[in-house]
Amino acid sequence: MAKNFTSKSENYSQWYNELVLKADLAENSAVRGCMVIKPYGYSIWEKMQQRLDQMFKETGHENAYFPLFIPKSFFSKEASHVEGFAKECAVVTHYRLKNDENGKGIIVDPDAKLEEELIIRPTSETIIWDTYRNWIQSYRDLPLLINQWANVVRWEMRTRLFLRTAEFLWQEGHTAHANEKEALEEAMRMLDVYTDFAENFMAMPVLRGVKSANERFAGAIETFCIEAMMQDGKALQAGTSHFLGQNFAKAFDVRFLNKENQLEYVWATSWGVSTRLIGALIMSHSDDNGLVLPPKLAPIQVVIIPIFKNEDDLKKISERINPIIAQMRSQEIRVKFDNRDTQKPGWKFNEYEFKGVPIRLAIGLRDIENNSIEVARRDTLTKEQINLDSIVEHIKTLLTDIQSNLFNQALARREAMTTIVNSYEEFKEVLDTKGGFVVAHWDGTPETEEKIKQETKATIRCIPLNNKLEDGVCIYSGKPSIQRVYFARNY
RNA sequence: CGGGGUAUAGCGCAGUCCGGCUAGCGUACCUGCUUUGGGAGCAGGGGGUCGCAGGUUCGAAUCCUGCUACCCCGACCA
Repeated sequence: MAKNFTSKSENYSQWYNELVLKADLAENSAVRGCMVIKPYGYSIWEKMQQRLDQMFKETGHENAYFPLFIPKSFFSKEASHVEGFAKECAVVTHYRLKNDENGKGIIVDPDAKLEEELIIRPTSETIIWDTYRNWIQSYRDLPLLINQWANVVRWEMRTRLFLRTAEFLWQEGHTAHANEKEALEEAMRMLDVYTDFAENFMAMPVLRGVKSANERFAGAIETFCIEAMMQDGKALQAGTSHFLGQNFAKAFDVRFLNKENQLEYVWATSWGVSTRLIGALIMSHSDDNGLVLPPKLAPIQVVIIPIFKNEDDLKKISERINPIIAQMRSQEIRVKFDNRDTQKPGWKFNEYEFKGVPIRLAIGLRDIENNSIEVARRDTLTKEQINLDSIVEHIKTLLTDIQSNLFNQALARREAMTTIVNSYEEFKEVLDTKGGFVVAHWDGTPETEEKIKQETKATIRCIPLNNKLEDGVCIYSGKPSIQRVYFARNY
């Protein structure tokens, strides 16, 4: 049985070579911590995009696009926002190159200095809110429900493939509302969308909760999140939905006339998920044989590998399997018939296992004689012979089974990695020996959280929504506490 | 930015301490034959500014100086 996958796995480098490449644009390239997403990896992202986009539309949102460059002055308008992002921004200062007079190649033309520097967006709140000022005048313009698919750049001090790259792809929703209640409802609605997506599409169980003040988004009143547990015991923030209050409306002077003919600032939310989800997917389900994809997300759900010695064999197999493929396609099963004669069957078996294809079928002349086909599951690595006449029905059931099995396995793993503790000693010991979520009483102060972070590297991942209230004492300060919160070390 | 490590073929590495013939291995790639139900075997072949720039030397992948990039650990973070 394959071992669980962690970033320390021996196959890690093979892995990401298959899905993605680190940017290697030139020798001495200063492109740091970026990624080239290869076709197969990108097809996984496309599947995510399609499903999310559909969910956004179903909840009344529209797509739009805003500029990559943000004037520096925009950033300084919301104080805590600039503080949160200032340290990780890429800045454009010039707009032209020229040949060096000393013949040393191309240099930046010092005469082409921009009057105002441009920031490559780390997130688009500022430029979007600057635009919204012109779009919103009346309560009739609200709510404004907009999403953008884009790339953003955050010049992190340290990058990590998929989980924290310098440039990443994401969607960011930015909405404006007439009152606090509607904005809060929107933030919660999108948290629900993310939860639904993570659990029912990616088969990845998540904790839904609210962030502590220390972990809150720069400029938000409240940050809601979905938090996932990876196989190696570290938590991963998989998506966030922010209630921004009137902070950005005030900073960018976005006001509307209400029904009573009074000027009011609008209420805002923003929410996003990124290519980090590809990392989350890998680290949730995969094993040392490679990726394991949940059927709903898999670009290829079923791969059929013919076993043949010559063209004649392949022809016979194709004739028998083609109607079955057509039948599967008509039922919207994504199936690939890999009839290449350039790779051997064993090679293909490994290839598709590596790529995480949920179901693999193998068929040769022997099977045709027996009117059967070999069915192999990626999640359990088991094989069985199935009658060819009932194969399509079998596959349909199996895809559903695999989807729920992956979720249940991940849920069981998370539960096994969740520990309730009552003392700081126990807290530290669990973190060091077992990892995972550590559920403990906390006095509710940022100071205590900060101390715990410094001493143990663990932070509060979230305070679950509708958390059970329970009197207790803070494991660190001994002060009274009203509830337990989820701590973990995280990516 | 601090601490540690690495840089040699597409990928993974040996060789560096102790300088010496044409720079090697695995894998991948190309050709041929045999193979094909879990990454085939044999034979032949192509592919290298040894990270960059200087220096020492009859001679440098190897020694010296400077630089750059990457990886791991911290600070930062979706």
